[in-house]
Amino acid sequence: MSSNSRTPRPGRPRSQERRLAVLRAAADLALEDAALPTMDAIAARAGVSRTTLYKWWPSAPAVLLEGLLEHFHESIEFDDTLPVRDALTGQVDALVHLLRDTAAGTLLRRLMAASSSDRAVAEAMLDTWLHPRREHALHHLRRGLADGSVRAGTDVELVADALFAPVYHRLVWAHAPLEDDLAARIGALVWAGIGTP
Amino acid sequence: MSSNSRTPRPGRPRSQERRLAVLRAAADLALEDAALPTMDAIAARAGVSRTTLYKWWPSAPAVLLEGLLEHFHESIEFDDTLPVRDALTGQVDALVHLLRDTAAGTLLRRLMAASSSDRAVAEAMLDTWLHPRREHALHHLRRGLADGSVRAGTDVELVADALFAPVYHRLVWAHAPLEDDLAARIGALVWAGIGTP
Amino acid sequence: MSSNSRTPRPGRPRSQERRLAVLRAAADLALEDAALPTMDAIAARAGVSRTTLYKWWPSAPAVLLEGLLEHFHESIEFDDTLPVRDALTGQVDALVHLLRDTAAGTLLRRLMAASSSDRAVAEAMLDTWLHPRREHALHHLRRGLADGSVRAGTDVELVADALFAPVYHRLVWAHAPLEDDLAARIGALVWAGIGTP
Amino acid sequence: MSSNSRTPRPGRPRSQERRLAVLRAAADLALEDAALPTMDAIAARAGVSRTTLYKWWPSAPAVLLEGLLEHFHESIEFDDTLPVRDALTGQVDALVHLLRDTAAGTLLRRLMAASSSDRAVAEAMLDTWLHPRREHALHHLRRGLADGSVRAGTDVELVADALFAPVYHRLVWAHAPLEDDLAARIGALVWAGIGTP
DNA sequence: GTCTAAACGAGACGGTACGTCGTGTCTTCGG
DNA sequence: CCGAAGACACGACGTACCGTCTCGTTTAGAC
Repeated sequence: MSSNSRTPRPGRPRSQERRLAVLRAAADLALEDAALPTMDAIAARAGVSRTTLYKWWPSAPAVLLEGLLEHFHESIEFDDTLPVRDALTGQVDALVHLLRDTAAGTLLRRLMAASSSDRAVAEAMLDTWLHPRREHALHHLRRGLADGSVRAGTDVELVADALFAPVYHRLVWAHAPLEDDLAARIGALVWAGIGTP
Repeated sequence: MSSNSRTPRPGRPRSQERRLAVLRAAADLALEDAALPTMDAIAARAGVSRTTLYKWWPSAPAVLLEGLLEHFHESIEFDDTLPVRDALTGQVDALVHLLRDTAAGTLLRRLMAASSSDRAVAEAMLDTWLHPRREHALHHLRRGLADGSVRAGTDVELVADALFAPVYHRLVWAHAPLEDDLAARIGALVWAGIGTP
Repeated sequence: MSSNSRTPRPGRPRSQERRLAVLRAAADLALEDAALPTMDAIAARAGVSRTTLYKWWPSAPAVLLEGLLEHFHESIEFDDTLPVRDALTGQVDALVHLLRDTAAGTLLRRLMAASSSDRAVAEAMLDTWLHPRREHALHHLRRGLADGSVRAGTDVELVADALFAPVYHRLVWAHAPLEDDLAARIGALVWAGIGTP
Repeated sequence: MSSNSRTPRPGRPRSQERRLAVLRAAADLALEDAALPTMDAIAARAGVSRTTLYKWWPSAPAVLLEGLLEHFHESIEFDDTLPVRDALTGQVDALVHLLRDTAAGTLLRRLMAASSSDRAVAEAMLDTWLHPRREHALHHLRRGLADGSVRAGTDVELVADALFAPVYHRLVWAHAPLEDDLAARIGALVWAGIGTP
């Protein structure tokens, strides 16, 4: 373990300023315009050559995804002291506010669009965004099964979707707003179905 | 009988053959390739000039959306003789199979992507796709409130989302398949929350 | 000869108002913009349908040419009482002022351009514009040969060109202005070469 | 000798092969068809993308003009040993044959047409075509004034036009052919007006 | 201090699709 | 038969991004 973990390679090292400038430019552009930013636009905004962009990222959505993660890396903490229902509701509530009150909602919607025609982006989004959150919910649901607060035989996979899907649904279709109490109402509905009396 | 419904307007009438050829071409292309067709491609496939396309539709997604409706116009019937739960579950089940077993799923996903950067498409999709289905569900939920099969005070707006959202969620993220019994499981979960004993 | 010379044909007769509106519209447009008017624009300006335009004229330059003749039909009078030199110089002078002081110059230049790719226009321009004026000059030159004011053996064809060509040359190339005394100077130069002492 | 004339600029250098292929394609197309080539056609013939064309030239006539100069760059030599009249007549004669016997005549006529609606082309043609030839003629005329072979007080500007204008006149109107002896006859006519006895 | 290899900038280039304009033709109805 | 209204195919336009390529320049660390 004594070895320097950062293997120094010969040649000029990658510039961190430029990397961050690119990520910030991509995010900014995605918010300003009503469309995915283009590689050209990102390069121009970041003051970086297109060559450099293509060197490090395969596509504009890929840049944007990394930008999203860079800025919204809310760490997911497993707090097992909370009652299961509160832990789950809190998680949904955090998502509602993140999507509604920050830029994450817009960025995420654009990325979901891009993922429909770019398999690499789709998988990256599953790995870095959806799966971690889903695993978190599944963890608490299984905890509930263990401690008896969740009815035995509950279909946890489906419940995980039932908790989050309405939020993404409203983000994508925009047929109804993301209300303040949305998480609480979802929690009440689902808990009525799976909670023990 | 003076009620000649066809008001003859001056000028050469629009060719219905061409219109249908365009809609069919758009749908066909969308299925073959795994991407939204371009205006160029639609025109070439339909044997129609690009000018004509732009005369009648503002964008490629707009053509595709109309083509989709033309080919998948499964009429929504309000069958009030069924028990509320069965009516709702049946509706969800129809959606699951439509999205999974026909091309509608792929097309819909692409159109949802396009709607994220094209307000007109977004509104057209709400009007022609989501709202009719949602209204259908709301109708049955209100019927359940009336006949006592749905618990008084139930948040029907939220329940409508809770029924459909998991299906679209899996369509968009593809983190889990649209199983055969998905509708039944969603129905069971939701009904446990809102059904009267 | 007693018969009515205007043969009345069956059907609705051609509207003279529309014809003149078209010619006027073509000429006006040619002056306003710095380009040949299009069929579309002429039709719109004249309040006439494109169908009607194509019925009576084969192309936009053809309309414009007729419009030009309609508005600038300065009648060419053969005044044989004037000395030959004065008659010729006067003719050139009239051309200089017509091209410089009226819209005819601009229109003519545009039509000459069109004639380079439209044989019909080219021939119409020769017949209605250049040949009449050239014949006029040749008439006076032959008169000069007869009355002895023009040197015997003079190449009248060439002289006719030498008189007019410099004027058109400056119109087309615009490398030098059409001065007030241009006709007089051309006359002096040519007369020094062909006049009898 | 530090005079390294080739200043290496950053970025990929412009491909000379492509540039020449474009110029050659433009000229070839103009000769084959009896019309100005389009950007599309030039690009296709030259095996070059339209983007590249638009990068270097603003319009099709601009390409053609450059192509014309590339292929017909008959160098103008100032031979002051010849008598002034012979020098001028020889210049006109060269023009007559160039316009009549090579493709230059057709091309030039088309370009003159284009120049009537494209200021940039008009100026380029003046700079690269007319002015050099006119200056050449003026040079000899002034030499004639100096050596006494041209009458004192001669209007050299007008004479320069009088020499060339008839040639362009016949090229443009095509009312009479460019005969073999045309230059000689123009020379005789003009010289009768300006020569010293 | 040089050497070296990667990062980086600048810009040319071939593509694909875009949305528009003008042309000329055709189709249908009304005066 | 004249004329209006409008659909339609075609060809060209000029632009926007794309992804790739060829250059030359910069820069940190290794020797």
